[in-house]
Amino acid sequence: MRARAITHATPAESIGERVRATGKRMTVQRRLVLEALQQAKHHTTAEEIASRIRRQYPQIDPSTVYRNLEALEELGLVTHTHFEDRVTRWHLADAHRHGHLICRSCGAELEVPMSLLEPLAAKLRAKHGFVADLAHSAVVGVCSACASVSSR
Amino acid sequence: MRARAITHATPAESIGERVRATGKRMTVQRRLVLEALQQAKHHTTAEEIASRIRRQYPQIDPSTVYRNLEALEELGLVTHTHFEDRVTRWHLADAHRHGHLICRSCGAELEVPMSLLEPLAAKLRAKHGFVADLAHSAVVGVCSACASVSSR
DNA sequence: TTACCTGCAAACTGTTTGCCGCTGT
DNA sequence: ACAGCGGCAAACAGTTTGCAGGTAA
Repeated sequence: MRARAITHATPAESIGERVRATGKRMTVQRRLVLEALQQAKHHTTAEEIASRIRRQYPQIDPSTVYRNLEALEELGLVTHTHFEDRVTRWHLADAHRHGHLICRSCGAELEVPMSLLEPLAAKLRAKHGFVADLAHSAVVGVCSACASVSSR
Repeated sequence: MRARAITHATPAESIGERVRATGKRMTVQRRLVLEALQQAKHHTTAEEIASRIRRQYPQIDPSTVYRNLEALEELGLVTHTHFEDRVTRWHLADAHRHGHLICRSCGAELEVPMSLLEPLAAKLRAKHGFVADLAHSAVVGVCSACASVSSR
C-alpha cells in the first residue's frame, strides 16, 4: 500500500478522481488549495489559504485560489459561509457541519450543533416549503459575557 | 395643529429632536435619507437611497448617504440587515421587524414573522446565554418552487 | 493535442476616508 | 462662533476578469 501524504476522511485519490470525472484537472495549485482547507480544519478565508500556500509555493495568485474554490464548490467538494464581515469563509464540504454564533460586541465565535438549528429548519420547511441552510450564515447577536456587561 | 408632511408612526419632529438631543444636526440631506427610508418601506440599499434622493437633490453624494445611515444607526433610528449578496440593506428601526428567507436558486425573498424565529432565539439564550438577532441576516436556502423542480 | 488552468495586471463593487469649505444651532 | 456636516476625489478590501502562455490528460 502506498503511503499517503494526507490522512483524512476523504482520501486525496478519490478527490482527484471526482475532479477528473468532470473533465477538470488536478493541478498542483488545486491540490494545495485542498490541503490548505484540510489543514485549517475550520473555516478559512481565501486570503488565509493563499498565504498558507505561499509558504511552499510563493507564486500562487489570489485569483487562482478564488477560481479553485469556485471550481471545487461546483463539484460539491467545498462550501462557504458568511460571517459578519465582508469576507467569505471556506471549508471542505465533508467537514463537520455546525452553526456559528458571532458576537457583534466582542467578535467571539461560538459553534453550535446543527441539531439545535434543525427545529427551525423543519418549521420553515413545513410552513413555507423552504429548505433552509442554517449553517450558511452566522447568527449575529451578543454573547453571554458581553450581554451581562452591557445590562449592568 | 400644524400640518405634517410626513404621516408615519414616528413623527418627523420627534426624530429631529432625537437627532438634536445628541448634538447632531438635522440637515436637508439627513431628512432626505430618512424620507427615502420611509418611502421604501422595506429594506433598501444605500445606492437605492442615493438615487431616490438624487431625483430632487442631484448633488447628493453616496458618502453622505453612508455617513447618515451610520449616524442614524448610532442613534438607534436605523438598522441594517444582510442578504445573500455583498450589499447592506437598511430600514427604519421602528419598521415592522421580520425575518427574511432568500432562495439561492431564484433569488426570491420571503418574509417570515419573528415569532417563527423566536423559539430558536430562546434556545440560544437558554443554552448559550447568546442574545441572537435572527432578523439581522437572511436565511439562505431553496424556496418551495425551486425545491420541487430540482427534486424531480 | 486541446481544453483547462495559471500568473499577471487591470477592472469592479460596495464602502470608507481625508480634506476643506459650508451650515445648523 | 464652532462643531458637525457636505461634496469631491481618492483610497480601500475583497473579489472578478481578460489575456497569453503553460500544462494535465
